[in-house]
Amino acid sequence: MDSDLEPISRRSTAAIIADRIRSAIMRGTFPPGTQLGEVDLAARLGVSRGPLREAMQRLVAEGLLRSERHRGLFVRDLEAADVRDVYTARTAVERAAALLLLAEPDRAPAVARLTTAIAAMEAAAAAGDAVALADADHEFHAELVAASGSPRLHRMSRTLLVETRMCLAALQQNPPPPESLLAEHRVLRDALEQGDAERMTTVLEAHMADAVARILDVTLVEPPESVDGALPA
Amino acid sequence: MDSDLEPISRRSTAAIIADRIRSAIMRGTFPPGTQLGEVDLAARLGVSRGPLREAMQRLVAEGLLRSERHRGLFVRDLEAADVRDVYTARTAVERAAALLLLAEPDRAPAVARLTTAIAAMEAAAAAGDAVALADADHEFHAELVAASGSPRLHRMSRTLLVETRMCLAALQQNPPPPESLLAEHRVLRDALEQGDAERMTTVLEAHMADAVARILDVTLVEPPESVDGALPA
DNA sequence: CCACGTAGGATTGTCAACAATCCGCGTCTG
DNA sequence: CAGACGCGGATTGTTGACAATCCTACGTGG
Repeated sequence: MDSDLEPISRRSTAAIIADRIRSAIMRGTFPPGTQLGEVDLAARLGVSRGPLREAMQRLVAEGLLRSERHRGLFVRDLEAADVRDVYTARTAVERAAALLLLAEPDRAPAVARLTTAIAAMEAAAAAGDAVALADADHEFHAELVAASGSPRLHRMSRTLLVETRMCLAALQQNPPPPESLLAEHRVLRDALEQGDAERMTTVLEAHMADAVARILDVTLVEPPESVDGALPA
Repeated sequence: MDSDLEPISRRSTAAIIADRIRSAIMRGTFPPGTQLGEVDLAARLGVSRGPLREAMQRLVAEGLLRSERHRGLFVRDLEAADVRDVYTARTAVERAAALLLLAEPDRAPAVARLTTAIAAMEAAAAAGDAVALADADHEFHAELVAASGSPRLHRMSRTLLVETRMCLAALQQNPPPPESLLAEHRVLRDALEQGDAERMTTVLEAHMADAVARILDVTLVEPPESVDGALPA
C-alpha cells in the first residue's frame, strides 16, 4: 500500500468535491438537466461555497456541467448528436491507447487487468445485475486506457466514460445482451494478447458503433426540433 | 457580425480569466515551472481572488497547471515523455477529426479554411517570422479539428495545441524548415480535398512523428536521470 | 562544524457577508 | 380580456478578511 502515511489530505478539496459530484452525476443521482444549487450542495457536502464553485468550474471545463450566467449550473443533457460524439471521441482515444499498448513488449499485466474486468462482467451478467455489468464494462475500458501509460489519453477517457454512463443511466431500460457484450470484450483482450493490431482496431470500432446503435435505437429523441427558418421576424 | 448587441459579458469571468492566462502560458509569458501567485495575478487582472481561483481550477483540470496544496500553482513543465504524449494524443484527435471530415459530403469550406491557414504560413515563412509561422500552424490544426464538428475533439484539441505551443516556446531556437513544413500541410489539405483517407492518416501520423523528432532532437534533456535500480538500500 | 529546533514572513485555503441579476407573480392599462 | 409593467423572492457573482500551512533563515546545543 502506498496510500498510507500520506498527509491527511494531499489532494485539494476542490478536487475531492469534483470527484464526488462527478460520480454522483455518473451514478444518475443528478439526472441530466437538473440544476445544482450552490448553497444546497455546499450544505450537503459540508463545505463552503468557495471550494464548491472551484469544483464546479472544473466540471464545466470537463464538459459535464453547463453554466448559464446568473442562472445557475446544470447537468448537461446529452442529445443524440452528443451520444455519437462521445463515442467517436472514445473510439479515437481508445484506439490510440490500444495501439500504444500493442507497441509495448510486455503486455501481460495489461491483459491480466482486462481479464479481471471481464471476470467481473461475467459475474454481473450471471447475476443479472445491470449496474454491476456497466461498472465492469466501465472498468474494462478505463483499464485499457490507463495501461497505455498516456496521461492525456487517460484524462480524456475519464470524462468520456462518465458521459457514457450518463447516456446509459438516462435510458436504464434497454438491456444490452450480455453474451455479445462479453464476446466483444473477450475479443479485444485476445487481440491485445496476440498483438493483432488490425483485429484490435477493427473490433474496437465495431464495438463502439454497436453501442451507439444500441443506445440510439431506443431513444431516438432527436432533441428540440426547433424550426429555425420558419420563424417570422 | 453577430457579436454586437450581446450583453456586455455573457461568458463567466472565470472563463475570461482562464482564456487570458491560457494564452499567456501559450505565448510563453509564463515559462514552464513558474509559480503563479494569486494575489499578484488577481491584482494584475483587476479581479478578486475568488474568480481567479475558479479559473485556475479550470486550467488545472485541463492539465496546464499543477497544484500543490499550500504551496501554490505552477505552470506544468513538459518533459520529453510529455512531448511524446502530447503528440500521440494530438495524432489520435486529429486523425479522428480528419476521418469525420472525410465522411462529410461537402468539404469545400473546410478546405478553404485550411488553405487560408496555409497562406498565412506561407506569408510568415516568406517574412521569416517564426512566431507568425507557429501561429498559422496552430490555426491550421485548430481549423482542421473545428471543421470536424465534434465538440469533444475540439475541446481536447484546444488544450493539446496550447501544450504544443508550450513545447515550442520552451525551445524557441531550432528553426523548423519552413518548406517541408508547408509541404506537409499542403499534402494534408489535398488529401482532404480529394477524400483520400489512407493518404490523409498516413501523412498526418508522419507529420506528428516529424514534429516530435524535431523537438526532441535538440532538447534531449531526458529529465531527472534517476538511476532507480542502482540505489543501495 | 553540523544537526536540530524555532520564530518570522508569506502564501494558500476557507469562510461569511454584500451587491448584482434573473424568474415568477400580481397588478394595471388599453 | 390580453398584454405590458413592476415588484418580491431567490440565486448567483464578487469581495474582503480570517485561519491554517509551508518555506526560509536564524540561533542553539552537541
